[in-house]
Amino acid sequence: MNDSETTTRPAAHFSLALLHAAQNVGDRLEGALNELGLSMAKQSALTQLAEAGEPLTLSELASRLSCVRSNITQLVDRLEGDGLVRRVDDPQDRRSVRAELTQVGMEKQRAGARAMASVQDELSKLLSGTDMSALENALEAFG
Amino acid sequence: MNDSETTTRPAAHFSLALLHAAQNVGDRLEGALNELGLSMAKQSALTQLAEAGEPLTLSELASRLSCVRSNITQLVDRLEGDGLVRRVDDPQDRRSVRAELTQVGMEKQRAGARAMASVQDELSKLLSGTDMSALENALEAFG
DNA sequence: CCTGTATTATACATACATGAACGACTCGGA
DNA sequence: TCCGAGTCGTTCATGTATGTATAATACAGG
Repeated sequence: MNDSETTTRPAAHFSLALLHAAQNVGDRLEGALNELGLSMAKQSALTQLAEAGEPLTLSELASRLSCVRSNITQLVDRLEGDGLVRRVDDPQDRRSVRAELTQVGMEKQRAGARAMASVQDELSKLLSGTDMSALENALEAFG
Repeated sequence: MNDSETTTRPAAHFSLALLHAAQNVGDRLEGALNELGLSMAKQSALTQLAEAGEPLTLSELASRLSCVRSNITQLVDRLEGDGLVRRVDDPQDRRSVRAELTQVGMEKQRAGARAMASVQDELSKLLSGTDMSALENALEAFG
């Protein structure tokens, strides 16, 4: 008589709790980045380019960000519109287009990284040391 | 887009690990629901309606799903297109529109809940009992 | 040299999320 | 009774994500 079997599974779900926690954390990171005119998507792309140290093809960027190429086409459009990145032709393979950080892009990336680190510090205060290491261990199981 | 390493030296950051894990978990849930023609967004809405046991105004649904009203307008459009939900006028307040589950919608919701429970069982095998309880405890800190 | 196959970026349709603006409606006072 | 403030759902613009299709290019083998 009880549909709570199928509608609600109250206690068992670490997976929904995980999604919920991720949403809160994501919102806070997003909020901090928004003040810089950035988003998680933009910051992630800028960071990949900064870490690579050289222009990356859009396919390579898609691969590093674990998303489809058509997404990167649009994201780079927006980053280019913001003046943070520019498209450069690849002389080795004329099918390819590489995304290159501009000076402004490099500076934004660093500002974004600082903003994220600051949010992270703030969040870590919510956890005791033991909870934090338990969390890190448990999350490893999901690759 | 998801992703993993974002900042300059990310290795120790539980928040990015959490986002990454959440993405993996979300993808698996999404994948299971897709086979039923559902998505997380749709299933969440159906479940709120099922749990309520009566038609809800779109504002109430937005509140329960923690999202803005305009999002619900679109989501209910899609659910209505799928025949899972119908809009009914609220006689008490003519500004309001209520979303009501159809028979098919009720059945879909139950099928979706079963699919999600199955994924969850599968995921829980990746964690030891102690890791799982540690994870649940840690996640509580994020509300 | 051609030709088939793979890969590149892009365009397009779609799904899901936000926020701003808007018309319709409710309701507490003046 | 009217009026202003607030709430309702919708529309629109935009950002982020997917998948499909397509044109240009690369490249291996015949």
